[in-house]
Amino acid sequence: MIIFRIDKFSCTDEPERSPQYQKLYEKLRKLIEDGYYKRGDLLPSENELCKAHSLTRPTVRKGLDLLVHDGFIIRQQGKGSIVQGRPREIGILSISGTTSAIGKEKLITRIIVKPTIIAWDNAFGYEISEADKSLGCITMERLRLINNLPVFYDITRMPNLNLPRFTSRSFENRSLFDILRKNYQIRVTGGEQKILATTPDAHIQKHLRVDVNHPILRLDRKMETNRVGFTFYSQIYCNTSDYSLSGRF
Amino acid sequence: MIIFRIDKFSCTDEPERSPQYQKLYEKLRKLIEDGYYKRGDLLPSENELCKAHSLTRPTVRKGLDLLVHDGFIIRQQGKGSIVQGRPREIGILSISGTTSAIGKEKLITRIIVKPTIIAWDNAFGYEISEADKSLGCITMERLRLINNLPVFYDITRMPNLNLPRFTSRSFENRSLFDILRKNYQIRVTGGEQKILATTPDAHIQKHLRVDVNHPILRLDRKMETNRVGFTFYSQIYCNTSDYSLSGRF
DNA sequence: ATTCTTTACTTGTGTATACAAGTGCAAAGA
DNA sequence: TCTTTGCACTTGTATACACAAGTAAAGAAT
Repeated sequence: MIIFRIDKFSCTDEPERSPQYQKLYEKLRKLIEDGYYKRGDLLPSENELCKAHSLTRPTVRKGLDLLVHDGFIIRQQGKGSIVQGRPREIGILSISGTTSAIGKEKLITRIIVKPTIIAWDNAFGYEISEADKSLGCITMERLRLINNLPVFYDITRMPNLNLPRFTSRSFENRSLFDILRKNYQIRVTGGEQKILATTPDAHIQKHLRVDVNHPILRLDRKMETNRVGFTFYSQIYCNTSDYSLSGRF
Repeated sequence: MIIFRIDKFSCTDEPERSPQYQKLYEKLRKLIEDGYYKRGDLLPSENELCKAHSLTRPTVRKGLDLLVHDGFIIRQQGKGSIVQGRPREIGILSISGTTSAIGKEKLITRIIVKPTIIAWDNAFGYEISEADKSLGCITMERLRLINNLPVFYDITRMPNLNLPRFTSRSFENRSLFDILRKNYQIRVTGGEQKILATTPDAHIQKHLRVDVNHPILRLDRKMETNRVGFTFYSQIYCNTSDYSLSGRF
Protein backbone atom coordinates (compact mmCIF):
# COMPACT_ATOMS: atom_id res chain seq x y z
CA MET A 1 0.00 0.00 0.00
CA ILE A 2 1.20 3.47 -0.82
CA ILE A 3 0.72 6.19 1.73
CA PHE A 4 0.69 9.72 0.44
CA ARG A 5 2.54 11.75 2.96
CA ILE A 6 1.11 15.17 3.57
CA ASP A 7 3.66 17.68 2.46
CA LYS A 8 4.93 19.85 5.25
CA PHE A 9 4.43 22.90 3.12
CA SER A 10 0.77 22.27 2.71
CA CYS A 11 -1.49 24.91 1.35
CA THR A 12 -4.48 26.05 3.34
CA ASP A 13 -6.22 29.28 4.04
CA GLU A 14 -6.89 28.64 7.72
CA PRO A 15 -5.22 30.73 10.35
CA GLU A 16 -2.67 28.78 12.27
CA ARG A 17 -3.57 28.03 15.88
CA SER A 18 -1.34 30.08 18.09
CA PRO A 19 -0.37 29.89 21.74
CA GLN A 20 -2.29 31.75 24.43
CA TYR A 21 0.31 34.46 24.96
CA GLN A 22 0.25 35.32 21.29
CA LYS A 23 -3.53 35.51 21.29
CA LEU A 24 -3.38 37.90 24.23
CA TYR A 25 -0.76 39.95 22.39
CA GLU A 26 -3.00 40.21 19.33
CA LYS A 27 -6.02 41.22 21.41
CA LEU A 28 -4.21 43.95 23.34
CA ARG A 29 -2.38 45.16 20.26
CA LYS A 30 -5.68 45.57 18.46
CA LEU A 31 -7.14 47.52 21.38
CA ILE A 32 -4.17 49.89 21.28
CA GLU A 33 -4.22 50.24 17.52
CA ASP A 34 -7.95 50.91 17.57
CA GLY A 35 -7.41 53.66 20.11
CA TYR A 36 -9.27 52.00 22.98
CA TYR A 37 -6.14 52.41 25.05
CA LYS A 38 -4.48 55.75 24.41
CA ARG A 39 -0.94 56.97 24.94
CA GLY A 40 -0.29 57.33 28.65
CA ASP A 41 -3.07 54.97 29.72
CA LEU A 42 -2.32 52.05 31.97
CA LEU A 43 -3.18 48.59 30.76
CA PRO A 44 -5.05 46.41 33.25
CA SER A 45 -2.60 44.96 35.74
CA GLU A 46 -1.13 41.55 35.10
CA ASN A 47 -3.34 39.98 37.74
CA GLU A 48 -6.44 41.53 36.22
CA LEU A 49 -5.46 40.24 32.80
CA CYS A 50 -4.98 36.81 34.35
CA LYS A 51 -8.51 36.78 35.69
CA ALA A 52 -10.03 38.30 32.59
CA HIS A 53 -8.45 35.82 30.19
CA SER A 54 -8.16 32.82 32.51
CA LEU A 55 -4.39 32.65 32.26
CA THR A 56 -1.56 32.66 34.76
CA ARG A 57 0.92 35.44 35.26
CA PRO A 58 3.87 33.95 33.38
CA THR A 59 1.68 33.50 30.34
CA VAL A 60 0.28 37.02 30.57
CA ARG A 61 3.77 38.40 31.04
CA LYS A 62 4.97 36.62 27.93
CA GLY A 63 2.23 38.33 25.97
CA LEU A 64 3.13 41.71 27.45
CA ASP A 65 6.80 41.06 26.62
CA LEU A 66 5.82 40.96 22.95
CA LEU A 67 4.05 44.30 23.26
CA VAL A 68 7.13 45.79 24.90
CA HIS A 69 9.33 44.40 22.15
CA ASP A 70 7.18 46.05 19.51
CA GLY A 71 7.07 49.35 21.37
CA PHE A 72 3.36 49.41 22.12
CA ILE A 73 3.88 49.63 25.87
CA ILE A 74 6.60 50.19 28.40
CA ARG A 75 6.46 48.64 31.86
CA GLN A 76 7.31 50.29 35.11
CA GLN A 77 7.80 48.40 38.28
CA GLY A 78 5.34 49.49 40.94
CA LYS A 79 3.20 51.35 38.44
CA GLY A 80 2.03 49.26 35.53
CA SER A 81 2.10 48.82 31.78
CA ILE A 82 2.04 52.25 30.17
CA VAL A 83 0.62 52.48 26.68
CA GLN A 84 3.02 54.22 24.33
CA GLY A 85 0.79 54.95 21.42
CA ARG A 86 -1.02 53.65 18.43
CA PRO A 87 0.43 52.21 15.23
CA ARG A 88 3.79 53.82 16.14
CA GLU A 89 4.79 53.27 12.57
CA ILE A 90 6.60 50.05 13.46
CA GLY A 91 8.44 50.41 10.27
CA ILE A 92 10.34 48.31 7.86
CA LEU A 93 13.45 48.09 10.00
CA SER A 94 12.04 45.91 12.71
CA ILE A 95 9.03 44.18 11.34
CA SER A 96 8.12 41.77 8.63
CA GLY A 97 7.31 43.34 5.31
CA THR A 98 7.09 46.58 3.47
CA THR A 99 3.34 46.52 3.39
CA SER A 100 2.75 46.38 7.12
CA ALA A 101 5.29 49.12 7.62
CA ILE A 102 3.46 51.80 5.73
CA GLY A 103 0.39 52.19 7.88
CA LYS A 104 -2.60 53.99 6.51
CA GLU A 105 -0.92 55.46 3.46
CA LYS A 106 -2.07 54.25 0.09
CA LEU A 107 0.33 51.57 -1.07
CA ILE A 108 0.37 50.28 -4.62
CA THR A 109 2.51 47.33 -5.63
CA ARG A 110 3.53 46.93 -9.24
CA ILE A 111 5.18 43.72 -10.38
CA ILE A 112 8.21 44.47 -12.52
CA VAL A 113 9.59 40.92 -12.79
CA LYS A 114 7.12 38.11 -12.13
CA PRO A 115 8.18 35.19 -9.93
CA THR A 116 10.69 33.30 -12.05
CA ILE A 117 12.82 30.27 -11.35
CA ILE A 118 16.51 30.84 -12.00
CA ALA A 119 19.82 29.47 -10.76
CA TRP A 120 21.26 31.12 -7.67
CA ASP A 121 23.89 33.69 -8.43
CA ASN A 122 24.04 35.48 -5.10
CA ALA A 123 21.90 36.39 -2.14
CA PHE A 124 22.85 40.03 -1.68
CA GLY A 125 26.00 39.20 0.20
CA TYR A 126 24.58 36.52 2.45
CA GLU A 127 25.73 32.92 2.32
CA ILE A 128 23.34 30.33 0.97
CA SER A 129 23.40 26.66 1.92
CA GLU A 130 24.27 23.93 -0.57
CA ALA A 131 20.80 22.48 -0.09
CA ASP A 132 19.16 25.75 -1.10
CA LYS A 133 21.58 26.19 -3.98
CA SER A 134 20.58 22.85 -5.49
CA LEU A 135 16.90 23.77 -5.33
CA GLY A 136 17.20 26.80 -7.53
CA CYS A 137 15.88 30.24 -6.83
CA ILE A 138 12.58 32.03 -7.21
CA THR A 139 13.15 35.69 -7.93
CA MET A 140 10.77 38.60 -8.31
CA GLU A 141 11.00 42.36 -8.48
CA ARG A 142 8.38 44.78 -7.32
CA LEU A 143 7.93 48.53 -7.27
CA ARG A 144 6.03 50.05 -4.35
CA LEU A 145 4.30 53.39 -4.68
CA ILE A 146 3.03 55.36 -1.70
CA ASN A 147 0.38 57.90 -2.60
CA ASN A 148 1.36 57.38 -6.23
CA LEU A 149 5.00 58.19 -5.53
CA PRO A 150 7.53 55.42 -6.25
CA VAL A 151 9.37 54.84 -2.96
CA PHE A 152 10.56 51.24 -2.77
CA TYR A 153 12.06 48.88 -5.29
CA ASP A 154 12.18 45.32 -3.90
CA ILE A 155 14.13 42.37 -5.24
CA THR A 156 13.21 39.09 -3.55
CA ARG A 157 15.03 35.77 -3.85
CA MET A 158 13.90 32.56 -2.15
CA PRO A 159 14.83 28.88 -2.43
CA ASN A 160 12.51 26.99 -4.75
CA LEU A 161 10.93 24.83 -2.09
CA ASN A 162 7.73 23.02 -2.91
CA LEU A 163 5.26 25.82 -2.29
CA PRO A 164 2.21 24.72 -4.29
CA ARG A 165 0.95 27.26 -6.81
CA PHE A 166 3.43 29.82 -5.57
CA THR A 167 4.81 31.14 -8.83
CA SER A 168 1.35 31.39 -10.33
CA ARG A 169 -0.08 33.43 -7.49
CA SER A 170 -0.89 37.06 -8.03
CA PHE A 171 1.27 39.38 -6.00
CA GLU A 172 -0.31 42.51 -7.40
CA ASN A 173 -1.10 44.72 -4.40
CA ARG A 174 -0.66 41.82 -2.01
CA SER A 175 1.85 41.34 0.73
CA LEU A 176 4.35 38.52 0.29
CA PHE A 177 4.47 38.14 4.06
CA ASP A 178 0.71 37.78 4.30
CA ILE A 179 0.65 35.21 1.52
CA LEU A 180 3.35 33.18 3.20
CA ARG A 181 1.61 33.35 6.55
CA LYS A 182 -1.96 32.76 5.48
CA ASN A 183 -1.42 30.24 2.69
CA TYR A 184 1.66 28.36 3.80
CA GLN A 185 1.81 28.99 7.58
CA ILE A 186 5.24 30.51 7.22
CA ARG A 187 6.01 33.38 9.56
CA VAL A 188 9.10 35.53 9.40
CA THR A 189 10.59 35.37 12.86
CA GLY A 190 13.60 37.60 12.43
CA GLY A 191 16.64 38.18 10.35
CA GLU A 192 19.68 40.21 9.51
CA GLN A 193 20.03 43.37 7.53
CA LYS A 194 22.71 45.64 6.18
CA ILE A 195 21.96 49.24 5.40
CA LEU A 196 23.86 51.74 3.34
CA ALA A 197 23.43 54.94 1.38
CA THR A 198 24.23 54.69 -2.30
CA THR A 199 23.52 56.15 -5.71
CA PRO A 200 21.00 54.53 -8.03
CA ASP A 201 21.96 52.61 -11.18
CA ALA A 202 20.05 53.18 -14.41
CA HIS A 203 17.44 50.54 -13.60
CA ILE A 204 16.65 52.07 -10.20
CA GLN A 205 16.84 55.62 -11.53
CA LYS A 206 14.16 54.76 -14.05
CA HIS A 207 11.76 53.09 -11.65
CA LEU A 208 12.18 55.44 -8.69
CA ARG A 209 12.27 58.43 -11.08
CA VAL A 210 15.38 60.04 -9.62
CA ASP A 211 18.64 61.24 -11.11
CA VAL A 212 22.03 59.69 -10.55
CA ASN A 213 23.06 62.03 -7.72
CA HIS A 214 19.94 61.44 -5.68
CA PRO A 215 20.94 59.52 -2.51
CA ILE A 216 19.22 56.16 -2.19
CA LEU A 217 19.00 53.98 0.86
CA ARG A 218 19.62 50.28 0.28
CA LEU A 219 18.70 47.41 2.58
CA ASP A 220 20.06 43.90 2.10
CA ARG A 221 17.99 41.55 4.22
CA LYS A 222 18.07 37.92 5.22
CA MET A 223 14.74 36.63 6.47
CA GLU A 224 14.49 33.73 8.90
CA THR A 225 11.18 31.89 9.30
CA ASN A 226 9.46 29.45 11.61
CA ARG A 227 10.06 26.70 8.99
CA VAL A 228 13.33 25.10 9.89
CA GLY A 229 15.81 25.74 7.11
CA PHE A 230 13.66 28.13 5.13
CA THR A 231 15.33 31.51 4.75
CA PHE A 232 14.95 34.01 1.95
CA TYR A 233 16.53 37.26 0.92
CA SER A 234 15.60 40.67 -0.35
CA GLN A 235 17.21 43.86 -1.46
CA ILE A 236 15.27 47.07 -1.13
CA TYR A 237 16.07 50.44 -2.68
CA CYS A 238 14.33 53.34 -0.98
CA ASN A 239 13.89 56.94 -1.92
CA THR A 240 13.81 58.49 1.54
CA SER A 241 13.36 62.11 0.55
CA ASP A 242 9.65 61.99 1.42
CA TYR A 243 9.41 58.91 3.64
CA SER A 244 12.10 57.90 6.10
CA LEU A 245 12.30 54.42 7.52
CA SER A 246 11.53 54.00 11.16
CA GLY A 247 11.80 51.20 13.62
CA ARG A 248 12.61 50.09 17.13
CA PHE A 249 15.67 48.46 18.52
CA MET B 1 18.03 66.72 61.86
CA ILE B 2 18.82 66.93 58.22
CA ILE B 3 19.04 63.75 56.26
CA PHE B 4 21.00 63.86 53.07
CA ARG B 5 19.12 61.77 50.62
CA ILE B 6 21.29 59.66 48.38
CA ASP B 7 20.81 60.92 44.86
CA LYS B 8 19.33 58.36 42.57
CA PHE B 9 21.92 59.18 39.99
CA SER B 10 24.78 58.31 42.23
CA CYS B 11 28.22 57.90 40.88
CA THR B 12 30.08 54.66 41.46
CA ASP B 13 32.39 52.48 39.51
CA GLU B 14 30.96 49.17 40.66
CA PRO B 15 29.19 46.90 38.24
CA GLU B 16 25.51 46.70 38.92
CA ARG B 17 24.28 43.40 40.29
CA SER B 18 22.24 41.73 37.63
CA PRO B 19 19.68 38.92 37.66
CA GLN B 20 20.65 35.31 37.17
CA TYR B 21 19.35 35.04 33.62
CA GLN B 22 21.46 37.98 32.56
CA LYS B 23 24.55 36.50 34.16
CA LEU B 24 23.94 33.28 32.26
CA TYR B 25 23.49 35.28 29.07
CA GLU B 26 26.82 37.05 29.61
CA LYS B 27 28.62 33.78 30.32
CA LEU B 28 27.29 31.97 27.26
CA ARG B 29 27.76 35.03 25.07
CA LYS B 30 31.37 35.22 26.11
CA LEU B 31 31.90 31.54 25.32
CA ILE B 32 30.46 32.07 21.84
CA GLU B 33 32.42 35.25 21.22
CA ASP B 34 35.61 33.59 22.39
CA GLY B 35 35.00 30.75 19.96
CA TYR B 36 34.54 28.01 22.53
CA TYR B 37 31.20 27.27 20.90
CA LYS B 38 31.43 27.48 17.13
CA ARG B 39 28.84 28.01 14.44
CA GLY B 40 26.71 24.88 14.14
CA ASP B 41 27.53 23.60 17.61
CA LEU B 42 24.79 22.75 20.03
CA LEU B 43 24.72 24.50 23.37
CA PRO B 44 24.23 22.24 26.39
CA SER B 45 20.56 21.41 26.74
CA GLU B 46 18.39 23.51 28.99
CA ASN B 47 18.32 20.84 31.64
CA GLU B 48 22.09 20.52 31.59
CA LEU B 49 22.44 24.28 31.96
CA CYS B 50 20.04 24.11 34.88
CA LYS B 51 22.18 21.60 36.69
CA ALA B 52 25.45 23.30 35.79
CA HIS B 53 24.38 26.72 37.02
CA SER B 54 21.92 25.67 39.72
CA LEU B 55 18.98 27.37 38.07
CA THR B 56 15.54 26.29 36.97
CA ARG B 57 14.40 25.94 33.41
CA PRO B 58 12.35 29.15 33.14
CA THR B 59 15.37 31.12 34.30
CA VAL B 60 17.70 29.36 31.89
CA ARG B 61 15.21 29.86 29.07
CA LYS B 62 15.05 33.57 29.78
CA GLY B 63 18.80 33.75 29.39
CA LEU B 64 18.66 31.81 26.15
CA ASP B 65 15.88 34.12 24.93
CA LEU B 66 18.35 36.99 25.15
CA LEU B 67 20.87 35.07 23.07
CA VAL B 68 18.20 34.37 20.46
CA HIS B 69 17.22 38.02 20.40
CA ASP B 70 20.79 39.05 19.73
CA GLY B 71 21.25 36.42 17.04
CA PHE B 72 23.88 34.34 18.80
CA ILE B 73 21.79 31.16 18.70
CA ILE B 74 18.64 29.81 17.16
CA ARG B 75 16.55 27.19 18.89
CA GLN B 76 14.96 24.17 17.33
CA GLN B 77 12.36 22.11 19.08
CA GLY B 78 13.52 18.54 19.55
CA LYS B 79 17.06 19.37 18.66
CA GLY B 80 18.60 22.08 20.78
CA SER B 81 20.12 25.54 20.78
CA ILE B 82 22.22 25.94 17.66
CA VAL B 83 25.07 28.39 17.79
CA GLN B 84 24.94 30.86 14.92
CA GLY B 85 28.36 32.34 15.08
CA ARG B 86 30.73 34.66 16.77
CA PRO B 87 30.56 38.41 17.14
CA ARG B 88 28.05 38.51 14.27
CA GLU B 89 28.65 42.24 14.03
CA ILE B 90 25.58 43.04 16.06
CA GLY B 91 25.70 46.44 14.62
CA ILE B 92 24.58 49.89 15.38
CA LEU B 93 21.02 49.30 14.28
CA SER B 94 20.03 47.01 17.07
CA ILE B 95 22.41 47.55 19.91
CA SER B 96 23.55 50.23 22.23
CA GLY B 97 26.30 52.41 20.92
CA THR B 98 28.55 53.03 18.03
CA THR B 99 31.57 51.67 19.85
CA SER B 100 30.22 48.22 20.56
CA ALA B 101 29.00 47.96 17.00
CA ILE B 102 32.39 48.16 15.39
CA GLY B 103 33.95 44.97 16.68
CA LYS B 104 37.65 44.56 16.46
CA GLU B 105 38.35 47.42 14.07
CA LYS B 106 40.38 50.30 15.39
CA LEU B 107 37.99 53.00 16.49
CA ILE B 108 39.13 56.51 17.31
CA THR B 109 36.79 59.06 18.77
CA ARG B 110 37.52 62.72 18.35
CA ILE B 111 35.52 65.28 20.30
CA ILE B 112 34.42 68.13 18.03
CA VAL B 113 32.09 69.88 20.47
CA LYS B 114 32.67 69.18 24.16
CA PRO B 115 29.68 68.49 26.42
CA THR B 116 27.95 71.85 26.71
CA ILE B 117 24.77 72.92 28.41
CA ILE B 118 22.35 74.73 26.13
CA ALA B 119 18.60 75.30 25.90
CA TRP B 120 16.64 72.66 24.02
CA ASP B 121 15.87 73.59 20.48
CA ASN B 122 14.87 70.22 19.11
CA ALA B 123 15.53 66.54 19.57
CA PHE B 124 15.97 65.44 15.95
CA GLY B 125 12.25 65.22 15.35
CA TYR B 126 11.31 63.47 18.56
CA GLU B 127 9.08 65.04 21.17
CA ILE B 128 10.63 66.08 24.48
CA SER B 129 8.73 66.32 27.74
CA GLU B 130 8.17 69.64 29.52
CA ALA B 131 10.16 68.30 32.46
CA ASP B 132 13.17 67.63 30.27
CA LYS B 133 12.77 70.95 28.49
CA SER B 134 13.00 72.86 31.77
CA LEU B 135 16.21 71.06 32.70
CA GLY B 136 18.15 72.24 29.71
CA CYS B 137 20.20 70.13 27.38
CA ILE B 138 23.69 68.68 27.34
CA THR B 139 24.96 68.47 23.80
CA MET B 140 28.15 67.08 22.34
CA GLU B 141 29.49 66.24 18.91
CA ARG B 142 31.95 63.49 18.14
CA LEU B 143 33.70 62.22 15.05
CA ARG B 144 34.43 58.50 14.85
CA LEU B 145 37.22 57.14 12.70
CA ILE B 146 37.57 53.49 11.83
CA ASN B 147 41.08 52.53 10.79
CA ASN B 148 41.81 56.24 10.46
CA LEU B 149 38.92 56.79 8.08
CA PRO B 150 36.18 59.18 9.27
CA VAL B 151 32.95 57.17 9.18
CA PHE B 152 30.53 58.48 11.80
CA TYR B 153 29.63 61.95 12.96
CA ASP B 154 27.51 61.80 16.15
CA ILE B 155 25.48 64.57 17.70
CA THR B 156 24.15 63.67 21.15
CA ARG B 157 21.59 65.59 23.19
CA MET B 158 20.47 64.62 26.67
CA PRO B 159 18.46 66.27 29.43
CA ASN B 160 20.66 67.96 32.01
CA LEU B 161 19.86 65.64 34.88
CA ASN B 162 22.09 65.65 37.90
CA LEU B 163 24.86 63.38 36.66
CA PRO B 164 27.80 64.27 38.89
CA ARG B 165 30.93 65.30 37.03
CA PHE B 166 29.34 64.42 33.72
CA THR B 167 30.29 67.43 31.64
CA SER B 168 33.83 67.37 32.93
CA ARG B 169 34.43 63.73 32.04
CA SER B 170 36.69 62.86 29.20
CA PHE B 171 34.90 61.22 26.31
CA GLU B 172 38.00 60.95 24.17
CA ASN B 173 38.10 57.37 22.87
CA ARG B 174 35.51 56.27 25.41
CA SER B 175 32.06 54.98 24.87
CA LEU B 176 29.19 57.11 26.11
CA PHE B 177 27.18 53.96 26.71
CA ASP B 178 29.93 52.43 28.82
CA ILE B 179 30.31 55.60 30.87
CA LEU B 180 26.59 55.74 31.54
CA ARG B 181 26.48 52.07 32.48
CA LYS B 182 29.59 51.83 34.59
CA ASN B 183 29.51 55.20 36.33
CA TYR B 184 25.81 55.90 36.62
CA GLN B 185 24.17 52.47 36.31
CA ILE B 186 22.18 53.66 33.33
CA ARG B 187 21.56 51.07 30.64
CA VAL B 188 19.99 51.76 27.28
CA THR B 189 17.10 49.32 27.03
CA GLY B 190 15.76 50.22 23.61
CA GLY B 191 14.53 53.04 21.51
CA GLU B 192 13.28 54.34 18.21
CA GLN B 193 15.14 55.31 15.12
CA LYS B 194 14.52 56.86 11.75
CA ILE B 195 16.86 56.26 8.86
CA LEU B 196 17.26 58.05 5.60
CA ALA B 197 19.76 58.70 2.84
CA THR B 198 20.75 62.29 2.38
CA THR B 199 23.50 64.60 1.15
CA PRO B 200 25.96 66.16 3.57
CA ASP B 201 25.95 69.83 4.54
CA ALA B 202 29.21 71.78 4.67
CA HIS B 203 29.90 70.81 8.28
CA ILE B 204 29.50 67.11 7.59
CA GLN B 205 31.35 67.32 4.27
CA LYS B 206 34.33 68.76 6.08
CA HIS B 207 34.47 66.20 8.88
CA LEU B 208 33.64 63.11 6.86
CA ARG B 209 35.85 64.36 3.99
CA VAL B 210 33.29 63.81 1.22
CA ASP B 211 31.84 66.03 -1.47
CA VAL B 212 28.29 67.27 -1.66
CA ASN B 213 27.06 64.52 -3.96
CA HIS B 214 28.33 61.69 -1.81
CA PRO B 215 25.32 59.86 -0.35
CA ILE B 216 25.27 59.87 3.46
CA LEU B 217 23.16 57.74 5.74
CA ARG B 218 21.52 59.55 8.63
CA LEU B 219 20.08 57.99 11.78
CA ASP B 220 17.87 59.93 14.18
CA ARG B 221 17.63 57.98 17.39
CA LYS B 222 15.72 58.17 20.62
CA MET B 223 17.29 56.15 23.43
CA GLU B 224 15.25 54.76 26.29
CA THR B 225 16.97 53.68 29.50
CA ASN B 226 16.35 51.70 32.65
CA ARG B 227 16.06 55.02 34.54
CA VAL B 228 12.42 55.94 34.49
CA GLY B 229 11.99 59.15 32.55
CA PHE B 230 15.55 59.39 31.28
CA THR B 231 15.69 59.37 27.50
CA PHE B 232 18.25 60.96 25.26
CA TYR B 233 18.72 61.54 21.58
CA SER B 234 21.34 61.32 18.90
CA GLN B 235 21.81 62.00 15.25
CA ILE B 236 24.43 60.05 13.38
CA TYR B 237 25.80 60.75 9.94
CA CYS B 238 27.50 57.75 8.32
CA ASN B 239 29.68 57.38 5.30
CA THR B 240 28.69 53.86 4.26
CA SER B 241 30.89 53.51 1.23
CA ASP B 242 33.38 51.37 3.14
CA TYR B 243 31.37 50.22 6.14
CA SER B 244 27.69 49.38 5.95
CA LEU B 245 25.52 49.21 9.03
CA SER B 246 24.25 45.84 10.05
CA GLY B 247 21.81 44.58 12.59
CA ARG B 248 19.11 42.13 13.47
CA PHE B 249 15.37 42.56 13.56
C1' DA C 1 18.75 -4.86 3.87
C1' DT C 2 14.87 -2.05 4.50
C1' DT C 3 11.09 -0.07 6.86
C1' DC C 4 8.55 0.88 10.82
C1' DT C 5 8.10 1.50 15.83
C1' DT C 6 9.68 2.63 20.08
C1' DT C 7 12.29 5.35 23.18
C1' DA C 8 14.88 8.89 25.08
C1' DC C 9 15.96 13.28 24.56
C1' DT C 10 15.20 18.05 23.06
C1' DT C 11 12.55 22.63 23.16
C1' DG C 12 7.58 24.82 23.52
C1' DT C 13 3.72 25.96 26.38
C1' DG C 14 1.31 26.50 30.55
C1' DT C 15 0.02 26.34 35.64
C1' DA C 16 0.82 27.52 40.52
C1' DT C 17 3.36 29.79 43.82
C1' DA C 18 6.63 32.77 46.44
C1' DC C 19 9.12 36.68 47.52
C1' DA C 20 11.63 41.12 46.20
C1' DA C 21 11.37 45.82 44.85
C1' DG C 22 9.26 50.07 43.28
C1' DT C 23 4.95 53.34 43.42
C1' DG C 24 1.36 55.92 45.23
C1' DC C 25 -1.82 57.05 48.58
C1' DA C 26 -4.01 57.28 52.97
C1' DA C 27 -3.64 57.35 57.75
C1' DA C 28 -0.98 58.48 61.77
C1' DG C 29 2.17 61.34 63.87
C1' DA C 30 4.79 65.68 64.82
C1' DT D 1 0.04 71.97 58.14
C1' DC D 2 3.61 69.19 57.10
C1' DT D 3 6.18 64.93 57.41
C1' DT D 4 6.58 60.22 58.07
C1' DT D 5 5.00 55.65 58.31
C1' DG D 6 2.60 51.87 56.69
C1' DC D 7 -0.22 49.49 53.44
C1' DA D 8 -2.02 47.97 49.17
C1' DC D 9 -0.90 47.63 44.77
C1' DT D 10 2.17 47.20 40.82
C1' DT D 11 5.91 44.70 38.07
C1' DG D 12 10.55 41.85 38.51
C1' DT D 13 12.73 37.53 39.54
C1' DA D 14 12.85 32.76 40.57
C1' DT D 15 11.35 28.02 41.79
C1' DA D 16 8.96 23.63 40.77
C1' DC D 17 6.30 21.02 38.04
C1' DA D 18 3.49 19.07 34.07
C1' DC D 19 2.50 17.91 29.54
C1' DA D 20 2.84 18.74 24.36
C1' DA D 21 5.49 18.42 20.25
C1' DG D 22 9.50 17.77 17.45
C1' DT D 23 14.13 15.06 16.61
C1' DA D 24 17.19 11.40 16.24
C1' DA D 25 18.83 7.06 16.94
C1' DA D 26 18.40 2.37 18.50
C1' DG D 27 15.82 -1.67 18.01
C1' DA D 28 12.02 -4.66 16.08
C1' DA D 29 9.51 -6.27 12.32
C1' DT D 30 9.11 -7.14 7.54
